Amino acid sequence: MNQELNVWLERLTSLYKSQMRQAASSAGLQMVHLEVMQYLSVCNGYSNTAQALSEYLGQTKGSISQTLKVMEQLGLVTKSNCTRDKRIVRLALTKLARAQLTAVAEQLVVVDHNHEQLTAGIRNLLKGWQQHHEQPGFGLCQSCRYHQPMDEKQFLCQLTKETLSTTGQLQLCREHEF
Amino acid sequence: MNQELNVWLERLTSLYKSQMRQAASSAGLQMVHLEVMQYLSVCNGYSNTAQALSEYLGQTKGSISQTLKVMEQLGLVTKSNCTRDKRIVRLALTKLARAQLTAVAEQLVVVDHNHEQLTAGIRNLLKGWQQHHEQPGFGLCQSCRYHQPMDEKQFLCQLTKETLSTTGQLQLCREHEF
DNA sequence: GCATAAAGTTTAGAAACTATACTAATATTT
DNA sequence: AAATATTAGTATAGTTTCTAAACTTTATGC
Repeated sequence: MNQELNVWLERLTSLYKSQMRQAASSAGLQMVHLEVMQYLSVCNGYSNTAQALSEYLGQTKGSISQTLKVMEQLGLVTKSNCTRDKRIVRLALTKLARAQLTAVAEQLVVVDHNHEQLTAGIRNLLKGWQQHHEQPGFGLCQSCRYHQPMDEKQFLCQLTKETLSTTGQLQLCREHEF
Repeated sequence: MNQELNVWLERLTSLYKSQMRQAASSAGLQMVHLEVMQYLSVCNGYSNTAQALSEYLGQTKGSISQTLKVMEQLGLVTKSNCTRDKRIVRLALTKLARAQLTAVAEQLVVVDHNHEQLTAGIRNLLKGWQQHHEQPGFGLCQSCRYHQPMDEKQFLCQLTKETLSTTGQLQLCREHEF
């Protein structure tokens, strides 16, 4: 990897982590709780599970399971059994969690006048990265190989054969493939 | 902050963290050890201390102190007392640590054909971020307000009033200010 | 000189992470 | 149709890290 890029990536992640840690502690939360909440706030209906969280955060299932147990007790997350597949437990954020999250997001404000270029750059970096490491999904429907447009309001997911609303396009999907 | 940018930043940091965790465990190390090593490999002579590490990683001094104690026992880090200021303990990586680090870096290879633009974008983002949060330094001499060029091989640091070699310009400085 | 700040260490307790073993439901193979 | 393998999730024990608070030592400011 380009060496300077590596340094800045390192600094970016450190700073992000550091800010998150601060935000978490000022809200009386743990880092992981914030990470889980942030993920659940941007993932789609296929991806709101403990297993997906485990893959996204790179931690073991057991660890995630424990974290979720605590978060449920804190009133941040609710669990509900999936009727189609009885192994699966679907996760959802409570109102409290969403409120906490927006409070934290306000602390993370960054002034940057060149959003679009940077966003495109990072998206591209991630694409190469995930392909190189054969990492599972976590992208947006728009860029997915299974995405088939229908009209302005709907599109077809060729993987699940389901018709989805375009409003869900801005959510991360676990099954995403470039 | 731009919402999509936020999502990608989140994903980028998660993926980076996840990869680091994997790399660390495959080398028989802890995450923190890797983070410390990576920092020490890119920081300059003003910034190789426990305090700087604490600020960079956003952890308490005590935690860093403990981590360094372990790393010294593992033969990854050496400590030496600073003669000018007897409170300060200067840190250095051992050959072993550098070898481990390059082994890990090889695992982190990313294919990206647009380095320069992305690098510039991230640098800019960090600039805005650090200024907004009044975070301490951690930038390169080139972009520092205290940087005063002399000739091709040397420059003056107006903060410390020292003449420095340009070869150190690619190292992170704790005192950096835009 | 005296108070204050800065760099580090130490300790105790809380929290998270890993590894392993386990249950239950679904897919796949034979 | 039955056996096997895979996937989702939980539970437990042990290790490690992290924080917070109290403390030393050295340097700086008034």
